[in-house]
Amino acid sequence: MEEFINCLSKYSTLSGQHIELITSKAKLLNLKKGDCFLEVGRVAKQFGFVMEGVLRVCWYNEIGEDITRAFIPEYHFALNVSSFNNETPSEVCFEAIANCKLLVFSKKDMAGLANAIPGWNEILLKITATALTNKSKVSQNMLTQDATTRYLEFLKIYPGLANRIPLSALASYLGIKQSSLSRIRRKII
Amino acid sequence: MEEFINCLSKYSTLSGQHIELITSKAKLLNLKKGDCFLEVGRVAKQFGFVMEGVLRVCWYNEIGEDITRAFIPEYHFALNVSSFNNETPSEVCFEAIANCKLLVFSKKDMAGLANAIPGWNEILLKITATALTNKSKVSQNMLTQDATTRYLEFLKIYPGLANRIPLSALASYLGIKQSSLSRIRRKII
DNA sequence: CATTTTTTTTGCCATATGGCAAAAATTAAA
DNA sequence: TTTAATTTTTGCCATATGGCAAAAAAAATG
Repeated sequence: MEEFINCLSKYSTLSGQHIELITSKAKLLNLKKGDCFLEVGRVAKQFGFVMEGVLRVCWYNEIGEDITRAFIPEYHFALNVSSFNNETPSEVCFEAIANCKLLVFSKKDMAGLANAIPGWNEILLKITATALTNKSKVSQNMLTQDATTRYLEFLKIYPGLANRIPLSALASYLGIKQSSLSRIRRKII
Repeated sequence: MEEFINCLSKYSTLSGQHIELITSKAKLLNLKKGDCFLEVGRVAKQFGFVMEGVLRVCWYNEIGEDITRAFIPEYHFALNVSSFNNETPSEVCFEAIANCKLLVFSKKDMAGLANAIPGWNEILLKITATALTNKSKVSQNMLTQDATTRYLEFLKIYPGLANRIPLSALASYLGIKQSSLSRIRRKII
């Protein structure tokens, strides 16, 4: 819980009272490895925050390949922002790669917080804006740099994560074939 | 102006009164080819919307190459969301590729609209959320598909734009060298 | 343990894109 | 126009990554 409050506090100061309110609304959700937090075609009903485990955001491309678009490890938001806010069906799936514990808030909970906490929506906007800028930057790097550099960067940004996820998922996230990633790893060691 | 209201209306219904208010706040900004709407290191002070011309979002990478991260043609928002909302220095530059006319709103204007129009912040959140999801999707495609496919997709998404921008900017946007893009174009014709 | 099943690594060769530099074409300037 | 400056195309060869399939290793199962 503390970690969640920390993440929010980066964007605005929260009073003790507000923190209590937020805490009181949070529910704990357990996911087993392989479970989905959000399925393709569904509208996201919950705002999530990973306390334990890892999710991956994925989908099937035109030729049926399972592609990982993002990993969500501990202390990161698990949220399809456009599906949650615009109530549109999700094009991606949020799948637990390992057993997970999430803090979750329903839409109603979030509406309640928006009413009770002035500036709550601004916090959400700031978080989303930051995510967008970050995504732009990362995707730029992915496009510009070669696969080895992308892999090394991944190791740096998500220390230890590479050992907890299947090679195939990491390869598709990096935009290369699994066999190429395998060769890159060999080259590096 | 109408086009701007249309863009907003996709996310929420606006009353005639609100539309008038929005219209009354908008200022027109002219940029000459080469001018910057936002410079690297500056905090974004204005929310923009392109009425005429094209901007490109760009930066210099570690080895000094000028890289284009995005193009912003007519009827699109010109905004570094994280810089504007979080008041952080921009890492990118918004440069006019051609003479441009923008609608602009200051931070004060935007705050005024947020006070006067219930749900204004939700609109901004929805726009940002949509942009994030869209960016994720596009960047996924950029990573997964080969350069020829990316180029063809660019032509489809931004009809006519390719003829209005320098080849070098388009190549860096697509993540390839200008010479490669030149060869791809030849192959296609 | 022994046996399946799944995941990862390798080999061999094909293809896409890069690097560099010069030529050609286009655009701007005098 | 003619000349100069800028942008785009090409040639030649190097390197990175892909495709496919088999081997090896690791993990799951009985």
